[in-house]
Amino acid sequence: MPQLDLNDFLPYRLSRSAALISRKLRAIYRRKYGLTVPEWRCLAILGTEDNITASHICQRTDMHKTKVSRAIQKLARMKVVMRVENPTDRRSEFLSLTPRGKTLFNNIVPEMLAFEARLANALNASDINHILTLLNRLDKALANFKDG
Amino acid sequence: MPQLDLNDFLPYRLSRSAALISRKLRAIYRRKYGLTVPEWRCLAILGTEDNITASHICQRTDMHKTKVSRAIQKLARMKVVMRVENPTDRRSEFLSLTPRGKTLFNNIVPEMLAFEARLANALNASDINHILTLLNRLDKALANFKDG
DNA sequence: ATGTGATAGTTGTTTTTGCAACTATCAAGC
DNA sequence: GCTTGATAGTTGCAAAAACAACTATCACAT
Repeated sequence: MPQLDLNDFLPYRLSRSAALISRKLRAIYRRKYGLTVPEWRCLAILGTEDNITASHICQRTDMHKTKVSRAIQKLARMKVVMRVENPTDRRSEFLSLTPRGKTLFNNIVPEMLAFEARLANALNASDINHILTLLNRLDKALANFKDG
Repeated sequence: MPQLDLNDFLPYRLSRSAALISRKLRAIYRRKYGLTVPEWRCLAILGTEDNITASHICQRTDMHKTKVSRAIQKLARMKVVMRVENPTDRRSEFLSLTPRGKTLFNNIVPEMLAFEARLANALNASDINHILTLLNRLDKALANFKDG
């Protein structure tokens, strides 16, 4: 008889931990800045990489293009993101943060880093890097799986 | 100037990997058995623990009670889960799998284990256990965080 | 130039989710 | 017994997600 213990089942444990940590964090950018997760992610990418396309954000964040599309729409309405025509491919636009967007980004980042610092404090110092390394390996392994 | 690289930011990486692995798996129990993630989780718990309450499933899976409630409702409609009155507390019911539910469970488990085996194969043998250990530590650390 | 297939992004629709409010029951003190 | 506060589970509603279908543009072969 095959055995399955959900607590030792990686997909479950991973999504459980991810949901847990995400719940804690979400409160920060949601209540204080009115951002959803996809919006914060776009902001985070645009805060470090400038003049990129929406599809580039998709690649970097692994979010579906509809999610990114609507996130950017809202950020644009908030005057946080600006779009500039891409002359070499008029299907896409180059995205970047407005000054207001940069301010927003610079306000949020320290809070995120503070959270991470608390986390690093609560764990063994090297655990976080360790998890990141293993997640990297996991992602690479999964990339080779044929899609369901 | 504070720096934030999303790729080294644990909450992001965690949810990215979780989404990735979950997408791969979901296809199995969704397309073949018509189950959602919460439904599969309830099934998985009930496959190993019998005569438990919904709130017990909440504790074990960290899912919100509304999620569990609706999942159990559907599983009951599918004649996969049966409810038995709890004489000592009539607010709750004892849940267990029907024979049909047990069959379903026994069909899905090998597929989940096969998936895990492929994963174990793609990674270093001990990586999975390693991740599980670290996630445990992470969950414990997060449990002490005040909610946002 | 033109047709074909791919790609960038958007929109519409249906499912899920999350949250708050609700019912019913319980437990404990008075 | 009756109040009060907590707990188990459900429901309604609004926000968010998934999925498919769509427009517009591009790249490239004919």
